[in-house]
Amino acid sequence: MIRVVLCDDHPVVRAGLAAVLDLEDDLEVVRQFAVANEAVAFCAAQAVDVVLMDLQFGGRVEGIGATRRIRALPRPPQVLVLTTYDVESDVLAAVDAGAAGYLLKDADPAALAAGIRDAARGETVLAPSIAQRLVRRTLRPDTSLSPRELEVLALVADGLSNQQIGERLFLSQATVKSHLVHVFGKLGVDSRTAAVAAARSTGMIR
Amino acid sequence: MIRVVLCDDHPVVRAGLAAVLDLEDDLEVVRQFAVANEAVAFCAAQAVDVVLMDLQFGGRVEGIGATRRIRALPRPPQVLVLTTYDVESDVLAAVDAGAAGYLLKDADPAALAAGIRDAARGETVLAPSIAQRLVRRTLRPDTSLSPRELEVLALVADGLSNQQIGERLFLSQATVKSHLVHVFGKLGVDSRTAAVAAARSTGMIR
DNA sequence: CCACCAATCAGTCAAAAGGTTGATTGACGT
DNA sequence: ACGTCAATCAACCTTTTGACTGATTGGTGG
Repeated sequence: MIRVVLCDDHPVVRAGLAAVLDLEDDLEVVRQFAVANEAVAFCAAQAVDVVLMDLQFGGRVEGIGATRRIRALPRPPQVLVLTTYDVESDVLAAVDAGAAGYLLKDADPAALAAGIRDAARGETVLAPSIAQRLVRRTLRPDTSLSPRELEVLALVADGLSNQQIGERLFLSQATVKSHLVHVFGKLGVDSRTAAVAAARSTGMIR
Repeated sequence: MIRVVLCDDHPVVRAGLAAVLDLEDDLEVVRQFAVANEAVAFCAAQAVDVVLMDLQFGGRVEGIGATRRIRALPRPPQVLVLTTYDVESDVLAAVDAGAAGYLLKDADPAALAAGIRDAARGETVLAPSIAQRLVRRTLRPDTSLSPRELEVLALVADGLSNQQIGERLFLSQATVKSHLVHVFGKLGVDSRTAAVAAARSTGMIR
């Protein structure tokens, strides 16, 4: 029996996942959490095989941090990130944080259950659309931004200043600037707006 | 008994909604659909009180069209749009198509059930965050940019500096800045990147 | 162990961007 | 004829951004 913990701030999604997974004989949803921190605490105290983790919690992407903390536990459960959209920066950040995989919420129940079983065995499981993009990405090592650089760039695209980005990511402006300088170099531009335009045209950011 | 039809391409979301709504004594989920067209056909043949309609179906926003066709039926059911993100243009389009309301998927079950009952009575129901933004919006009557302002903004979105924009449009930087200051005021932002983000989110620029 | 690199931050400097005020011109409608 | 407004520009000033230099930490791979 694979012991599964759900972590998602949408009550509807939690109920849906639980309903879908309860149909599987070998999967058991032992607990559900709406707050990432509580899930981390639970995993520290109980034996859990797989955590289904949402990335966005009311706008904030605290799922990444929670994933990192879960993977830092002794005998950590596998973390399977489950989100609505496949933003590239989020995928890389999640994998970097130790996630075993990354699935989209529009996966059908069978694929979801299969993904959980794969993750429980320690295999890496990625949604097909994500796997395809990762492959294309690795073939182009030159323009590849680091996870952090992409994260910063995405916030620039949302119109945030360096100061605001620093606050959002708990960084100094110096570090934000540093990341942006590297981004500019890799993309061959010399301003934030040009970087956003370039990244958008190549599909790096939506 | 309020007869409810679910229409969402996410199996998980459908299951979650059904599970949540089944707990309400006065609500009955009579059918679920993954495809908008099938839901329209069902509503044409059966008595339905409220349709919970997702907007995005695998990237496409066919929910708007389905809402319009449902509302064009004789004795049409109320349509309650249920989506993940509150994109302003989607809200306006949904209301224009005849939707009775617009809720976010992170609504808690009680609010969801209440919204369905309100919609069944023919009342307009909006998620609080959406209502708030609509009010702010109507208080700011001057969101329309002049042709020249739009032209400048489009070049900003392409990553050009004020100097480059001036050269392109045969203007001095002073004039470019002047246009941008007006754009910032109308959009309620204070930087070029934020202006681009805002204009993009409302569909002013591609 | 060492090289390399991502990520973090500091300090300094020059350039770009943004805020404010004020002015001129030419349409457009009443 | 008059007011209104888009469009144009100038001058001044503050804030933000970007360029450069350099340093530390932690992890990965040979």
